[in-house]
Amino acid sequence: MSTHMENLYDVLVTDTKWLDDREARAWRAFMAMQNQLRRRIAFHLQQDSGVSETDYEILVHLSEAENGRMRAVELGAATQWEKSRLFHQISRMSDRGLVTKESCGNTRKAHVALTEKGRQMIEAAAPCHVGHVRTWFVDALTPDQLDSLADISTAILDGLASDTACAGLAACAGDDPDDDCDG
Amino acid sequence: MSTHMENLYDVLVTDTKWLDDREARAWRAFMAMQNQLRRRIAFHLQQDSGVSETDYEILVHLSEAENGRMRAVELGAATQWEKSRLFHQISRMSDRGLVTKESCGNTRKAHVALTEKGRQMIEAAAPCHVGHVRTWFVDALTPDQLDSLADISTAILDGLASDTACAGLAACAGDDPDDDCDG
DNA sequence: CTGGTCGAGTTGATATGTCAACTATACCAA
DNA sequence: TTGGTATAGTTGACATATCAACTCGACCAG
Repeated sequence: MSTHMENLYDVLVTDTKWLDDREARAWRAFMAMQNQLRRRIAFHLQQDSGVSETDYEILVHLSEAENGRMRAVELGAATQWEKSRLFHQISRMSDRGLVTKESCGNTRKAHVALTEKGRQMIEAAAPCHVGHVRTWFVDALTPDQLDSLADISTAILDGLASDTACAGLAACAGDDPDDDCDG
Repeated sequence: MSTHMENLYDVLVTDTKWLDDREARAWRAFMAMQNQLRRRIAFHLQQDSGVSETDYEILVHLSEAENGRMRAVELGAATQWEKSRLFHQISRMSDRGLVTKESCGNTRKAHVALTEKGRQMIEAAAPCHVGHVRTWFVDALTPDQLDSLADISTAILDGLASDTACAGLAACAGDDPDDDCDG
């Protein structure tokens, strides 16, 4: 085995740039915080208003849309979910009477609309959810930290967006509102 | 309806302290970042080394333990998972030959141990995972931002921990190492 | 020793998420 | 028009997460 081969071996197998203490501390704390914060907020949202985190996300987008109504593909773009996850979620919510699925004449466009019950659910859940976010997120941080976290988040998002090598990581795209069906 | 009643009504129904622009910006950016970062890293980890995010978490803890072996309850404490999630995950990994479940004589203690295959998996996956964390997390931030995020994370974690009103939000506790079975 | 409680471990039912395949429309180009 | 491609929508199989109930050893009080 030549010196050349040993160098190649080093490069391929042992030359990983591991995280130093500062980096590892940030990463581990961040991951732990993320997990626990999500779980806490989701748990209490469910307890207090009977709405899951995923229900809530759908309901929020619909309630902010005109007439509480959106095309499926727009919902997909807003949530960044895979289309089949969205489909199953909408089906379940439809079964529970929170939304309705409306297809549009002979075109293929699928619309999703809030029902009266769905609107009542989101209007009851929203103050509750905002309260939790305030308690465990906003109030835990100084105003400076809050701004700093927003900047950090957008920096990471920019990095993710600028990376093109991600075929296979699908989420609904959602251009083309192009909404001709009634109103 | 008296003025008194109207005030009460206001307090109960309309007096939610909604998020202002700064707060909403931070919260939304944070949530979006969280979702996308996790998804990206998990996706590429799976692609490059055939290990899911959850597999990885179990394997890391085991590989850092003495002899690649831990009590189930310790693993639960380390991961902060519910015990039945942990059980199912371990069962699946055991089916795939990554770990073994070892019960301890006639005592009730359950141990989980890395197999040779499991160790190979984690040793192949770790450099890959660290690379992704570096690319999309560490390198996207300045050193100051990294420290700031660590502080922010611990501040939020402290707030969560100091809140006692969370019966029902179960995760494995894990005191009492008390480990007498072989070694 | 006896009984009682506690918590680790296990189990299966159910809810949710992911994946690949498929259908049908929209759209473009020849 | 025709054909081809892209994408929205749908479906079912499978993987994973959550929940409630159960088993059984550990431990303590009497």
